[in-house]
Amino acid sequence: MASTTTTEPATLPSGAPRGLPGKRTAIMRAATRIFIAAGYERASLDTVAAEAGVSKQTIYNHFGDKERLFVAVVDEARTGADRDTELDETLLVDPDALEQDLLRLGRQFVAATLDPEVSALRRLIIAEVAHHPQLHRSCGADEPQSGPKLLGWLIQRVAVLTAQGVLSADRPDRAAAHFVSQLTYEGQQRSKYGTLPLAPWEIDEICADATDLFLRAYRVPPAHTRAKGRR
Amino acid sequence: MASTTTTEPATLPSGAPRGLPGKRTAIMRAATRIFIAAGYERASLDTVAAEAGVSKQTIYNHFGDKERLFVAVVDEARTGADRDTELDETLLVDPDALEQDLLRLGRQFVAATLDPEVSALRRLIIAEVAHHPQLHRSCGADEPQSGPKLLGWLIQRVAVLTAQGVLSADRPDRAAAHFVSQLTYEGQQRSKYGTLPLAPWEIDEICADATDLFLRAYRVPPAHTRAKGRR
Amino acid sequence: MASTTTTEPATLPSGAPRGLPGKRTAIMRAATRIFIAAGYERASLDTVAAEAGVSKQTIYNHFGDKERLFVAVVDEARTGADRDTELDETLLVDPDALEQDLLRLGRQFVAATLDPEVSALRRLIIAEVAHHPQLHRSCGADEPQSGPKLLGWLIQRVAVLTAQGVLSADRPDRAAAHFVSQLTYEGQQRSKYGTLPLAPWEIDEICADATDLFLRAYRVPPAHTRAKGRR
Amino acid sequence: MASTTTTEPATLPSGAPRGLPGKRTAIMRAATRIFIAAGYERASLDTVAAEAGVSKQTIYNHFGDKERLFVAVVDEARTGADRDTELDETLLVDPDALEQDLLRLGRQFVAATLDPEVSALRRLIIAEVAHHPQLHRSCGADEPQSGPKLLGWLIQRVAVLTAQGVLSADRPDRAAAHFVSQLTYEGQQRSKYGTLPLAPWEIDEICADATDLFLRAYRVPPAHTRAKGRR
DNA sequence: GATGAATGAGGGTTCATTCAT
DNA sequence: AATGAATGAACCCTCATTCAT
Repeated sequence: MASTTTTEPATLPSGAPRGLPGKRTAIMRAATRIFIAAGYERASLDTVAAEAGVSKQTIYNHFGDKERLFVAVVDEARTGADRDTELDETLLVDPDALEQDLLRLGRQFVAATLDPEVSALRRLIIAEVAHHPQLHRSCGADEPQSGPKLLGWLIQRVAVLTAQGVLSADRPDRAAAHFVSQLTYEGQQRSKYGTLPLAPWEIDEICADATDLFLRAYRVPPAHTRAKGRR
Repeated sequence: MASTTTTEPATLPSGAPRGLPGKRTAIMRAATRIFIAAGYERASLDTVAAEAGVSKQTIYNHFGDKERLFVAVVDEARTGADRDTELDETLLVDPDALEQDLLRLGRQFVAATLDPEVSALRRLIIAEVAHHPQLHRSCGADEPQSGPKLLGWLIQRVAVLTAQGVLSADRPDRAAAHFVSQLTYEGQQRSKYGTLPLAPWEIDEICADATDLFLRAYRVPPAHTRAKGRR
Repeated sequence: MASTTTTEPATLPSGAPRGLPGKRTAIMRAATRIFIAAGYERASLDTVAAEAGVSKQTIYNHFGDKERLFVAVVDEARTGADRDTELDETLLVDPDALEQDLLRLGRQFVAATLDPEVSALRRLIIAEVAHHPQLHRSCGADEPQSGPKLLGWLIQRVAVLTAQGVLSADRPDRAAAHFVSQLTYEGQQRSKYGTLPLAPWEIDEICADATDLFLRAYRVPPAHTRAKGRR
Repeated sequence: MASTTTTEPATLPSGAPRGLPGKRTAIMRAATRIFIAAGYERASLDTVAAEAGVSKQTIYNHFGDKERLFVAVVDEARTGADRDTELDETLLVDPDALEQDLLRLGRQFVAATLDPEVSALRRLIIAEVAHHPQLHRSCGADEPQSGPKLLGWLIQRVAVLTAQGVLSADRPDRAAAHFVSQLTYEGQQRSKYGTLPLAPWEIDEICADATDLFLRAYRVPPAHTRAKGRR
């Protein structure tokens, strides 16, 4: 990643695996930007080559054809996004701050999920999944930002809170999914799949709504009934 | 609509649709099929013209250009879908069949929403909304199948059941939306936005899950059994 | 010409020759404007029809095809231009004002010849004469503005001045042509065939140059001052 | 230039023009011929490609678009024409052969200027100058055949003859231009801008006329009146 | 005579892909 | 491995022209 746009990597470390790895990275970067901006069909490999500063044939040497380049781009974006997902480990640890923490978690999640680039990538995948079967693995539950990392952490927190008697989620995975899906769905619908920016108050509304649903469904009623729990 | 695809209207009955309307309808049908099958960019107006049995220029006479034809197709599909949505008025009337009715309603809804054509149309809209601003009105909350008609009816039922003391939805619109969004989201994710068929058991699982969430959040616990909890 | 753009010539005088002569005129006007602005090939009959406020087929009914419409336009423009040429009969009558009158005549002529519309028409004819043989009669010596009317008058004046002993043009037709051709040629070259406007000083220069040439060649030197030369 | 149109450069000598230059030249040649024959709009790049023996896209790789190809063709034709202009240095050196030399020079000049290809190119430039501003530099005084080369030489000869007392051109540039413009104008008008061939007697007439005008205006009266001169 | 709808041909331009170096 | 040049197919769109009313 250091010298991705270098046109003349004259003296690269002899340990480099093959050829010019910088070129490959440059192509990936350019392709990602252009596929996201234009869509699969509208994206032109001429443009990608120009933006990457390489010859068009170099793209073919590295990736074979447009479709494989596209799949590579999507795969990398997906794994990269999950890798880059940052967890706020301070949330959902204090039972008394449950509602506030859910709201804050929701806001972080919605913001990440509506990031223009992330949204564009999601639309791109949805657009092309029917035409490129290899995209199936990148489409759906494991998609960026709601990826295994964050979801896994959330499931675990729900389980802990349930064990603590604060929540009553007999199936923490489903409870966590309910929260996330409510946030995601509303965010996508309201922002037209990320093409319209949402005002802060709209994001707050979405989060409040999802939190309300989640707490209605899973919070152990406080005060005198706590001891009995729902189950 | 009777004989729209007639290629040879040589001796047509005087009552038959002639000239304009017939051709226009034929073009819309062909365009719908091809846009849905191929996507916006991959769809060729030559193909549309051939399939509609008209000259390419006729398409331009009627719609101006490819983009406007596309928007017309999407608009028609959207309004048509909502118009054709059938309501099962027998559901959600009997408080004792609440769970069963939610499951049945869910199954109908998921089936409608995962219909291949409906799904393809949804993917198409998501794919192109960023490139054709006119699609914004067809994208999102009012989309086919979760259109105003069904959702409005559901909201009203939730309100009635709340008034009857069966549910406790102080905001029936949100409660209804929660049910629908859970069904939709899970259906989309699991079927990869409608590109993978779901087995009946998967649909059942989705419906059971959404129903469980809804009832957890909104069912008024039977008074004397509160202490025992559900299930 | 009164009501050429009338779309509804409801009550036209019963003496009108055929049909709707207003339509024909409207078509001619629109076609003239568009052919001149765009050139023959770039001009579209759709545009002409729209601008004339008639159906495209009406153009075909009146003129047969694009080429005949074009020829009609050019013919009309040519004869119209010659008809509209205005002569300044006060010029070239006073032998003592010979130089001044030539300058003034030149300025009038150059201005007329460089009129944007006239220039565009000339370019149009030159452009198309090789492709439409019927244009030969509109191309060349008889072209607008240097048309028979003005040239004939000039020839006659030169003859009279020669008879008066002021000029020595044994062939008045050639002498007149020399003056006109010098003005025309320089005007065309400098203005790039009428596509660049000429500054007044440039026009003056052209006229002074042509007048100088003409007088050098044709003025009878005042008898007793011959030895001194001009100027 | 030897083997520019070679379609199969399979085993060409190592010194032969390969790849780029050959194709480019072939395209230019074909384009020149077709633009001249058909005009800008009527010329089809398909035809050019076919005639040049290259793919259509190759034209785009080399020239970008039709307009730039056109401008390149015109530029090349213009510079090429001036480069190829041949001067007859034996003319206008002998004061006693002045009239004969002017007639001969005129004939050469008129013949060159009415060459079908040169004329067609001129019409093409005039036709398109309003639509392609880049043509301005190729339109007008510097146009082919009356280009700087010949005109410069003529001016110099007129200056020399004036110094010799044979002519009285205080402004040799203007005197030369007068001769040339008279020839050009008459040639263009009579031949309908080169679309009608002129009979030899017509060319002679034009030359005699221009020579007569030039000598009337600029010859120092011979014999006993020479000393007095016009100036 | 006038219209609106329809046609078939064709044009410029762009694309993904390959060949020769 | 990398390049520049070249390809052939396709696409959107426009045009002059005709048919049916």
